Amino acid sequence: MSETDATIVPADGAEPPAKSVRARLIATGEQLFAERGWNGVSIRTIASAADVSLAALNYHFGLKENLLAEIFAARARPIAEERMRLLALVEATPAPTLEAVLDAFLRPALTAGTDSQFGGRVFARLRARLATEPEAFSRRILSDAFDDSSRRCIAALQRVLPDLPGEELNWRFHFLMGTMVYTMADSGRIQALTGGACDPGDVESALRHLVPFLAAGFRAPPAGPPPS
Amino acid sequence: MSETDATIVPADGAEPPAKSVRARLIATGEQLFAERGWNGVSIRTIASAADVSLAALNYHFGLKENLLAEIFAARARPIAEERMRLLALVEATPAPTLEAVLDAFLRPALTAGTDSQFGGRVFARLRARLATEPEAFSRRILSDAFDDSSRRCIAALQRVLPDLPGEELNWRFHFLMGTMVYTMADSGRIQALTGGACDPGDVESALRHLVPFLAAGFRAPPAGPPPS
DNA sequence: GTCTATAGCTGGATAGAC
DNA sequence: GTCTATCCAGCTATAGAC
Repeated sequence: MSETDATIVPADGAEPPAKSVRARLIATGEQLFAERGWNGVSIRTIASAADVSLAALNYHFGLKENLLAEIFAARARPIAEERMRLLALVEATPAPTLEAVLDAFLRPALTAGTDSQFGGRVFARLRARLATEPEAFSRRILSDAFDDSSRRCIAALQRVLPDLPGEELNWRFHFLMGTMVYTMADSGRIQALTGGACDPGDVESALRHLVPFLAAGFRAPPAGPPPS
Repeated sequence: MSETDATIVPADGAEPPAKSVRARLIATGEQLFAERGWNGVSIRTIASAADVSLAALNYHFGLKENLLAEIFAARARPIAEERMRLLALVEATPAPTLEAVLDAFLRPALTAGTDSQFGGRVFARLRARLATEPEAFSRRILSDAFDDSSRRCIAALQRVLPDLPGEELNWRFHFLMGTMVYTMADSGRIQALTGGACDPGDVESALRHLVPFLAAGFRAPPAGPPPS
């Protein structure tokens, strides 16, 4: 799998890196799946955009599902690891703040891809799309990639908010994921409504507004009981 | 178009209502588009599930796009109208509260379909899926349906939060849409993470937790300036 | 309005040469 | 590992009889 790595530095000389076939297919597939969704793009299209024959794609990945799974895992693993690392850092602090926990959870997800050679936010869009697809396949991919770091974050939140009932905390974590996913989806709705004044694609700006908003929500008094 | 109406009361007798072909196609299409997405379901599948010939479907709707557009508009119009009605009611009040405005915006969207003969939340899922698709067609459908009522809500929010800067308000409205859309998507993530303790499909429960959470977020002090 | 039949493509996946 | 060639199922949309 090591030749999948797209970040290999050429040994010497000015020759272009000549990305491997696998790396080209992964980069192109990520782009196209993000733009058009699982069913919106064919492996033929991906192969031809990556300048690879259809048969070669099938040789490397077999089923279409495998291609998506490998694309997803390649990006998701570093995100989940960075999350774990940041959460551990925050919790090693003498007095961890709610804001720091939220930032540690959100930042790796929102900035993923930004510093890569690809367009940035491409993976974020792909992830947002999968998050709203109810099919078992999409759910398993997301679950495998992010359940551990999500549980870790819920535990950290409970620690900085010891008085918040667990059920309330779960709902609020659900709302947190909603703001994160919708920001990653970059659906264009808010730009359209505000004439472009507010751009969820601007990650630093999004985090600067998102963290205080969520922190206030998490600190709100718990909801009352059902009217019954 | 009047025979599209699925709520016609039979004139007399115990005969089953015998829904029109159009009504059957709209109901079935809504269900299948919501479950599988725009590209995940063919008009053949819809026609056969509705017990209608493929040619009949094409006679009534022509392009596949028209079918989705009619399905969407049929549900979206009442939602947008109810929103407008509730917002007007709230604003006619001597001292409108932030909570009341949020409830007026969210309730029609989240409860749509709940009282219908279909599974409820079917339309909500469809809407959530379209909201994360970047294609122009999906965006136009959503924009046509909901831009007016969204703008109306932003104005109402500005009125109950006169000191909040406009840019901050726009970001927070974006976050509000995120929590709404993700709740409508009912992705199963939070159920999986909490062992089913928290269910976004339970609309009353969702609203009871969502409104205080968002209200606290909207009332937070505005975010600081960029670090620059 | 509804049907059967079909045109004309595109889809995922494979065979077999090199 | 990569290619050309191919299978065949499925797709949207239309034609034309009734």
